[in-house]
Amino acid sequence: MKKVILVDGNNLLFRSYYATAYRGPILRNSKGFPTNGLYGFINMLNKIISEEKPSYMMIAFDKGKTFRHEKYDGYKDGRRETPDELKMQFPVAKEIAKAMGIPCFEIDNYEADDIIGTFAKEVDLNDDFISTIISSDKDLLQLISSDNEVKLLKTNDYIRMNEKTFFETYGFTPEKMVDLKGLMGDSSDNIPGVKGIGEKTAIKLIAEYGTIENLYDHIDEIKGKTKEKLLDGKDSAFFSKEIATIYKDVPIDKDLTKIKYNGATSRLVPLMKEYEFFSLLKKMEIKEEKADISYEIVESLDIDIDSALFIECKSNYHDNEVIGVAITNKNGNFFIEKDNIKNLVIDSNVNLYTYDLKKLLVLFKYNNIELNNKIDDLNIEAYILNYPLKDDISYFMEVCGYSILSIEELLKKKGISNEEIITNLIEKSMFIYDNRTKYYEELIKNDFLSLYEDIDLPLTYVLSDMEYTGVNVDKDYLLKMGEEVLLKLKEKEEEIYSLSGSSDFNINSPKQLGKVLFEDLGLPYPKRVKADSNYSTSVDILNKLKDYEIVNKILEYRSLTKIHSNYIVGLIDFIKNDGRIHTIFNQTLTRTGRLSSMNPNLQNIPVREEYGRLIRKAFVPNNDSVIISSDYSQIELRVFAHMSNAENLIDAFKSNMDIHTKTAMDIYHISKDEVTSNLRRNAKAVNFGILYGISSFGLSEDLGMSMSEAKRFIDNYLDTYPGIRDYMEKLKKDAYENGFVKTLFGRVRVIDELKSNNFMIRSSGERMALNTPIQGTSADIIKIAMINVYNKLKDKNLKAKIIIQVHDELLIDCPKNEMDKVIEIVKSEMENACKLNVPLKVDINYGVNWYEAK
DNA sequence: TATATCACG
DNA sequence: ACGTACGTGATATAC
Repeated sequence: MKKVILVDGNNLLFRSYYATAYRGPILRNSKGFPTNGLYGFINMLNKIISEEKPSYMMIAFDKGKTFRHEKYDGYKDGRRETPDELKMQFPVAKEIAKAMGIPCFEIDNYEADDIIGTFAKEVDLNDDFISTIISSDKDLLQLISSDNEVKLLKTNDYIRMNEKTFFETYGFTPEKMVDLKGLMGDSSDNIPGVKGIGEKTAIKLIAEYGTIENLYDHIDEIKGKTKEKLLDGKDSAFFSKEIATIYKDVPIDKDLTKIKYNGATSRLVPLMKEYEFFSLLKKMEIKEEKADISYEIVESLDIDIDSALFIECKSNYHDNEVIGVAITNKNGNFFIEKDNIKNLVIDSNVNLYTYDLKKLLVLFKYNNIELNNKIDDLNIEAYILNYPLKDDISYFMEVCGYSILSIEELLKKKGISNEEIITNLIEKSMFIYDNRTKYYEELIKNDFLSLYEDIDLPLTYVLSDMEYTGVNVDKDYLLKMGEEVLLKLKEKEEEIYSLSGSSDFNINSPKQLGKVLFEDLGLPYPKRVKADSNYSTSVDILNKLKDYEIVNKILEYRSLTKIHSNYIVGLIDFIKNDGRIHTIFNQTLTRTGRLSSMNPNLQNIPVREEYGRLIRKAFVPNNDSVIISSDYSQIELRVFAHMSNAENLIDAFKSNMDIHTKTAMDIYHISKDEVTSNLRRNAKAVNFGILYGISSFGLSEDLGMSMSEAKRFIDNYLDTYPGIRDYMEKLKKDAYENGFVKTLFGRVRVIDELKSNNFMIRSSGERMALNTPIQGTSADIIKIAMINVYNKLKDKNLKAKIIIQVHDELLIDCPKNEMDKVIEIVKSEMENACKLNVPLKVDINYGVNWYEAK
């Protein structure tokens, strides 16, 4: 028996297009050609091929108006006009399908349905063949027979419908689908059906009478309203049945033996490249003839000309499992293995180029190699230039039109040879060498040079030192606290099970917990219930139900599990043999210019809740040293005051009072003594709101007031600080015009969301536009401060080390005998990192651990 | 692999 | 009228 796959090409492309189009800006290649539909389309075809392993296959497309509908001009009036951006993708979809080796069919005046119907009929007539029809359109279910099944696509999976499963679902045979449609109609296809007859009644009638013809022959057996409706809609019923019926005699060459699937043709590679589906191409394993890459494995190397260096290691680079270093220069390609990298002799006058300099520097430190060259980092250049970046160099190379595996993917493949690994590294160093000045020139052209040379590049050296140094952690303390947490956890667990009256559910499962709370125990859900969605059991929901004992216990349980899994077990796992934790700061990830920290994340160690805060006692200094914590006071609001140039707000800061108290005094026109904690809280909330791109809804949620109250409150704030309103309007206007926003130091964030047709997405874009200059400028400032602190400590030969950065705070591991000098340096360098219209203020504390440095 | 939750600024 | 605060990372469970 031969199996043939019949694909509804129109359906595939349509659903791929709309799956992403409503979210916002659609995917395009670098020439601006829309490719969002094509992406899903190709993905689906790949999936079909890998799941069905077809030897016969075809794909059908619509062409023009369908013959069977020609009597009915209103057909499809109910549908939206196909957007141009989707229309453009059809010819390409056909071209790609053909290049994938799948025969394509389209015939003037027929729809894809009809072509598939014609082939399905041929399958029925031919004893050697069976078929699987692929579409998400239920219309095609009428083609199900003993030889034809339908794979009905759902959002994330599919249902296979054959004669048996169809009957189980509908209670009648598949060819009666058209009778059903004749009665109930189909709004999406503009099939009218019989007015007043819905799905339920229609299914019942068809199950009983079989066809529309038979139904009207026995119309007298039917009583009441239904009979009236049927008689009124008789013409429409027959007409609807006719237009719902798929035509099965399209004049095409329907010889099944001719639609053999032979696999992808060589035409596919250039096509996929043209539309920039690099990741798909990689998955498709098309044998791509690569030019032979020659390189020399060397045991030592003198580098005395400009070169690209690319180092690679397995897993987390703090494990120092170096694979080797690939080097490319005008003499050729060289590879030096792990044990020999100490034999690299690098002339300090030559320019070096790499991708991810921080990794190179850290790994060289672990191997006792010091570099004093001018080194350019294509990763940082690309980040500043707003290229899309992910993971590592391989993604960026794909963006630039190369097809290459990441080291992770490469090592995952089994039976990979050493030679393949080396070739992979060499390809990367060749890429870096070939493009060594390209992005630097782009930096110059776009006015980013100072950002690169004065901030981000020097910062990489600071970060590499912080990571390499690591932070000393008291493992025994964590272990002891872990035991205590487990005991408390056990207690809470028992209390919760006892209060809930059952113990066969998992408290960590939001789904199970939601059911127990809001169904079994019948707690009132304090929010309108969204249909088809689970109950949320998040803190803001649970906080509204604090009258219930069990809810409090759950909140305590939650915070304890978090502490245990994230901060006890999680942190212990990252303590290396030197007793220290070496995080990785990602410098090229956030959209605003902030750093992020991972493996582990040291920027979200608990502080707000007292018990969680005890985790900070585990972060301890070296012997005879202290932890110094130095944090900017209200840096974002100060930056905002500067950028908006709102005089009253600037004065508020110059008054050197607590800013939220001062704000309360200003907006309520009251004296300091009259500011209650509640009024201060309100002022604080609106201050924060401003930073986030305020909305009356957000503020009302935060302060538990109505939206209109919140709106009045915001207006009042904006009247109190004149200049802010204009600043924000101007900022938004410029953002819409330019498509991006800038920080004070020229860092750019492109905001595509502003181009969205979707209100929600566009509003979100506006908030990003308002927030990014503030968050980004603050991030730039602390980066400058870090560089200056680092250099000053080095110049003065001090042993103190910056070890952690938490957005507005620096942690320093400082020998006790250096404390006075270090505090003076840190405070002064942070406060003078740049000159604003408001003073920058820094608070400094120290102690025997991070907890005490408060 | 995606979602819900929660830790931080 | 839409349904919302900005920026991250890690974990456990559900899919």
